[in-house]
Amino acid sequence: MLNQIDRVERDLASSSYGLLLNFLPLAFERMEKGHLFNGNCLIDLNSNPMQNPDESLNSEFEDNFTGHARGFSLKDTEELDRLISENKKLHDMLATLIKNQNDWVQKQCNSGEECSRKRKHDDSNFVEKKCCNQACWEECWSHGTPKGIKPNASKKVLVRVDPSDMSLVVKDGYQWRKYGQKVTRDNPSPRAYYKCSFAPICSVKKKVQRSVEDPSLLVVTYEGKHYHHYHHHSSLQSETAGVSLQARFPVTLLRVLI
DNA sequence: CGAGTTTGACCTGCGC
DNA sequence: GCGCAGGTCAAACTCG
Repeated sequence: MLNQIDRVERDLASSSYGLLLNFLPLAFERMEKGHLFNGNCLIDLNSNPMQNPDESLNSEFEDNFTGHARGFSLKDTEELDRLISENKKLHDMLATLIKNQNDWVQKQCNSGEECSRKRKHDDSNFVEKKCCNQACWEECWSHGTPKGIKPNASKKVLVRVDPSDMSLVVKDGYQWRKYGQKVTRDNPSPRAYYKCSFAPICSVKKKVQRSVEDPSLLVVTYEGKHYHHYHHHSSLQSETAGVSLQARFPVTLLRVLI
């Protein structure tokens, strides 16, 4: 399944028209809402604000596309037709992808596979969580913290960035103040330490470090939970277990390990 | 001038 | 107690 997602992502990336990327979040928001939670989930941070999140995927998709098309002055109408066709094709791929995933999730649930939580490595605060369906997800994380797990548990997020971009900045919707940077033993890339700008009222911290295995990935570890809203207005706002994501990335997909 | 970043010093926990 | 590594502090610096 992740291979399929990667393929769609690759196809989108290879598209010469960045505006097409605006539609992927519509599908990924569905995933975030539970359609695709089975351990790893993908969240896109590229999108524009969700206007009508309750509408069907199809209508959202088309409305957004035509909306962008109106503001996008293409002289060549054939090119626009080609874009629409390409867009439709990608939409169909995503629809199939979501359907397959739902089928798979249903199959896993029917087979009696338990939703699971487990600790990872020796870090007692780090939590890797798996939910088999949307109901489980919402039940477990309804208050921003999974039941039975410490409120200050860490949430680890992988952010895909341009490998040539050496900055350790992750725009996740909140405003952060960097208070330190350190080179750790197991990673030649420095680790940056951030506090929420609302500190000391909000004690959320995050650490950002480039992945050793894949330099195009930033490993972001959030600690604590925000007790306030975003610092920036509007935009797609998704609260995932205290890890808040806002759709303002250039071209980035996230894998959230919760 | 204020807010944010940099960076060396300092603190703390842990293993030996 | 000592050394190491991760985390934090805070003065200096940068930038808009």
